[in-house]
Amino acid sequence: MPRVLEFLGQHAPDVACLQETKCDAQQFPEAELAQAGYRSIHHSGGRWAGVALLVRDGLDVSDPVYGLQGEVAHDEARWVEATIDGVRIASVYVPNGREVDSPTYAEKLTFLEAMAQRAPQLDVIAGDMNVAPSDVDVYDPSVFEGATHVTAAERTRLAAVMQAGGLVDAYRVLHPEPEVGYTWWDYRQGHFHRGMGLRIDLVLVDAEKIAPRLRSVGIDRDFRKGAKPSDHAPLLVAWS
DNA sequence: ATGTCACGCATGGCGTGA
Repeated sequence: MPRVLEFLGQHAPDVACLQETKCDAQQFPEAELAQAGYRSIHHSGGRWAGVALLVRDGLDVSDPVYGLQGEVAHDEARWVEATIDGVRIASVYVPNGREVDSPTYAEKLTFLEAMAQRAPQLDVIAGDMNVAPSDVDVYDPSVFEGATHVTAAERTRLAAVMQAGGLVDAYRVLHPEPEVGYTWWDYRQGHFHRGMGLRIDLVLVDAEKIAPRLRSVGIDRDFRKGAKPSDHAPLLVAWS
């Protein structure tokens, strides 16, 4: 929470899409966030996962939906969406998948397929996709041979989400390959300070409604530093 | 080097899920 409040104070976003809130519904710090000027729309699943939309006071919020039609486990709390000032936006935490022969990998592919079914209803899908779209988004592809996050099956399904929804990868609109924009670094082995990251957190935006209005897309690496950082850094997206 | 992190459990370390 100290880092979240620091983030809200520093960047004053209209909307913050959170993943891995890791608390049950009763524990979600609605009051503390309200004190900071943000309304919470959250789907909380207890010890793991959990997603939320934090909306700055004064913006209109309607039609929240908790969970994703077709996902394997609603209780895992990996998807929440709402309409905010006319923009339909989802915060998502795609299952990690662990290993390609594990049940959670199959669950991950199913989740991505369910996202593609839902994508046409969304203007923005933001969150931890747990998929690196391209080898440029991986510090060393040879390390990930045979691993999750980079398989053709995952990348094909992520591309299908964008195709189905008419969405584009906001970071890549303003920062084409081969520019590197990692959003996650393992806590171990000093990966962050050695530049060993992945770009697995994406903001997908409607190609016609939003992409032409993009003003800036960037990653605030400072939030991966300091006291008790997340292992992810926030991706900041602004449009006019 | 699986070298980090946080948490629940019934501790004083181990399993879990990143």
